[in-house]
Amino acid sequence: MNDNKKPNKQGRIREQSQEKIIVAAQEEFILQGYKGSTVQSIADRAGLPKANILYYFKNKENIYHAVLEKTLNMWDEGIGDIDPDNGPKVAIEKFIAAKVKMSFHHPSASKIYAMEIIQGAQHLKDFARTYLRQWVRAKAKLFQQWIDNGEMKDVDPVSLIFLIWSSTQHYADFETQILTIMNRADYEEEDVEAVTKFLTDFILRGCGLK
Amino acid sequence: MNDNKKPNKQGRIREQSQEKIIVAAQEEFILQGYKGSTVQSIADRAGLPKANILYYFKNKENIYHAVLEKTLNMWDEGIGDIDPDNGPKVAIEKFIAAKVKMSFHHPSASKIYAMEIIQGAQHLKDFARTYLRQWVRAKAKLFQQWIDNGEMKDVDPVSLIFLIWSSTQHYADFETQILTIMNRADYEEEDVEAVTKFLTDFILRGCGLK
DNA sequence: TAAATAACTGACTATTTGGTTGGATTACCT
DNA sequence: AGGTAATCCAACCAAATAGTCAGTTATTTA
Repeated sequence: MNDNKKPNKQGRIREQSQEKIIVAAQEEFILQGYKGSTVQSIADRAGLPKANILYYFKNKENIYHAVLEKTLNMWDEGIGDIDPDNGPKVAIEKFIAAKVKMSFHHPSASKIYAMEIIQGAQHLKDFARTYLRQWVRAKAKLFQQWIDNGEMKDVDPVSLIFLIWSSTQHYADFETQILTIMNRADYEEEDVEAVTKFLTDFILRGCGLK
Repeated sequence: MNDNKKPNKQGRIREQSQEKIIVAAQEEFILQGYKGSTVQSIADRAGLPKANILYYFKNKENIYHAVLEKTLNMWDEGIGDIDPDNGPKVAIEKFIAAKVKMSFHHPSASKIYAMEIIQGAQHLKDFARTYLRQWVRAKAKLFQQWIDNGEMKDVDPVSLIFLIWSSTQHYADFETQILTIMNRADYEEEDVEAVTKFLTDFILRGCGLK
């Protein structure tokens, strides 16, 4: 994700190994689930001996926590806070574009997150209860102001947020299904544009902004 | 799910037990994943001794297959085939209503399905490649005809289908997150109506049908 | 009611797996 | 170069778990 320009001192190897492990673990957790991923399988995928994995992460659960943390960081970097300054049209356009980009470029993050939520958000209860709830309320308020000002149609802001989330994340979480249905091996860059355009047009129209 | 009016003969107990086991297993698989669900935990949830579970299902994988099969049956019962006779507006209305109803009334089915797909559809590859792909193509064709006839706006039919799927299923798969954000304990019947209304209005508008 | 069949269950086993340990090896600094 | 701390790793162990089995109880049928 980042670089390799860290001071050539202690800790460099540590960071590299941890990163390798997290990436391997993420893939493994998606494919096999938490319990189904063995420390050995993560080690194999990372190209390290098992004991080495446990040397960098005290135990399996810590690996999972590290994966989750990385996922959440990516989440709120990539989500690109809704921009309140240029009216609802620009805000929605930017938001959709950011989320679609995330879904196509980092589907793994979205998948890990989705699995957590489906399984009852056992590790993310606090995140949802505090951070997420506040986020949604703040953004809903923003939309409501635009509605009250007559700048967009009167739609329920919270439902709108859910719709944007779901329709964009779908391309990450259900990647396999979508590719199978379209009889394709991989997404291509033009898919990102096409989907962004479709969703932007469609949703803006739904909001009475087009 | 169904009844207890089966002939009072051999096989009745078998059916009841199997049903109990499948329901328990479904819940367990959602919460703990396949590998994380132990036969013992399924047994406890079903209120039966472990050996009894293995008596009705040869092994754990068979239990999972039974759960998946039940899920798929529910899927194509509940999806309510798109009705081609009354134009796009009615078709979309009915389709959305059916899917929202499914999501709120049978979230477990949707969750099991979602987990399978996220994990790479390892048991559903064939289903997607044959059944699902044909379904989407047939429905897309239908929408395209309506578009060609000028009965609805020119939007990409496949993208539209994905949007309807994702926005409706979201309420099942992300149940936990939605409830947490809205600070609620459970869905209520009026939520079904509200969501149906929101999505129907919004999507019809997106299709230029309102 | 008696035989036959289905349902049930506790106890056991082979295997898998998370985690430990202790010592070898390598990287880093002065 | 030499010393020190970080890294690496094979072998090991205890706990957990899927599946078996042999024997018991309940139900159906003739």
